[in-house]
Amino acid sequence: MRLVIARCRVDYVGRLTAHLPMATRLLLIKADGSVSIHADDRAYKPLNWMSPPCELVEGTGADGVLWTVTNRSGERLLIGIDEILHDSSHDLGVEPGLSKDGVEAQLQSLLAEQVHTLGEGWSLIRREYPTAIGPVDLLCRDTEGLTVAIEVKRRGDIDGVEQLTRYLELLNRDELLAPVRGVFAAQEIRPQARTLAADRGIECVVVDYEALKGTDDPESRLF
Amino acid sequence: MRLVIARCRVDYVGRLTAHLPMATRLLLIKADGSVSIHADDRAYKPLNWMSPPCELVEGTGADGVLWTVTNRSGERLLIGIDEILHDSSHDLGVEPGLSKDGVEAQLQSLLAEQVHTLGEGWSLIRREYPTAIGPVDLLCRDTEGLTVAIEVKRRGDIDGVEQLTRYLELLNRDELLAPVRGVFAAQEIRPQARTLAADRGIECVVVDYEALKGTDDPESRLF
DNA sequence: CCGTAAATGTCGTCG
DNA sequence: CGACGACGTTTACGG
Repeated sequence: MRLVIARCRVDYVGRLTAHLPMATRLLLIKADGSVSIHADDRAYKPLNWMSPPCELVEGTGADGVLWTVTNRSGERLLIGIDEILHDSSHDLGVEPGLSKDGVEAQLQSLLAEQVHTLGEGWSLIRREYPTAIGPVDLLCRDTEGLTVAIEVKRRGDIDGVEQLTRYLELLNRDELLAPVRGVFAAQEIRPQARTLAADRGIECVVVDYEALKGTDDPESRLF
Repeated sequence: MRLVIARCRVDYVGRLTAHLPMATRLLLIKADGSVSIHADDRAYKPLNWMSPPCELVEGTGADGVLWTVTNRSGERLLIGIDEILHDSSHDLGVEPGLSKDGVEAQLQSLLAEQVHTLGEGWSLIRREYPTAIGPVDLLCRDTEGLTVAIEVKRRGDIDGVEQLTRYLELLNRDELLAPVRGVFAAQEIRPQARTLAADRGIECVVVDYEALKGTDDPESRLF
């Protein structure tokens, strides 16, 4: 990883064109080949960047030092350097990697194992049930043999209700499945999503991730 | 802006929980208060971060140096530091700011000027036709005097079809306009969006940005 | 490699 | 402050 603090101006020509006038910025060059140009704000997002795979060529033009970064799509990042104030390289070694907990995939997995928390006596038909417009998170059968489509979200927003609505529309055309009703399951459901769901006849269920995880815990299973 | 290269381990507790075992990484502390932890890959995205507004407290715990970053939502980023390999601060001064030249606004403008590329003999009623739920990109009249609502996107995704569907629902309630049909125009239309559009009776048109621009080009207008 | 959905999305703008 | 849409979205995952 190379860290450069430099007075520079930048032009990006690619999916859009963008320009940065001369100023002092951080140029971050990573081992994966990516280049990003940071100001002292905007959280972690750079002003400009080039994602890997790409190539950085340090050249000298009429106006002085010019770095040219290109990728295979022909996008270009041109960095004209006026003055370098700092330049250091560092070997970071191997990154062991990030472990995450609490994402939608886990929630879906836990609910698949414990569909009874959504409805008494329900059984799982399958996870990621395929349709023409994408997979339904969970497809279940209730005690009366009726089909239930379940959309799982970490945070239940209006988009999720729309998504489930589309699935229901399609599934209800399948004579073998119809009538199919919908359940919107999330750790938190926004009021607007709840309203829309009610309007569409979709049931909302707030799920307790910690409780599901607790029940799923191997320790607990012993009892 | 402060740049620290350090052997560290990190825990994030917030919208999810995440953990990074001990390794060497870049800690980037910006003047806006943000903290981000970068490995030597993943383009510009950090492994972990805290967006401003937040507060960084450098403390010493039982296990050595511990940096605690918190925000107002109670999210926490805990950075345990084993060894600092580099630590430098830099005054970047004022950032003049980025200027962008967008594509999708121009696409709409070009199509407004050249609605005939969407349908033979069509005429523009108006751009940004207002409705209760937002403006329709383009409203046109075809050769038979029927109304056409057009949604313009750079990339045609399923969301755009949903958006147009909502407009059509509203516009068709207006007796003076109804019946209104829909056209989904984009440089690229995703298969899923295409399927949904077909299902909704919405026509898809792939537009050639370069060709439109070429036709619009002042040089070309001379002839 | 393409297509799709998730994301600690982030970042504007507009009520 | 919250919603709504755009983003050079990026990123991970599955066929």
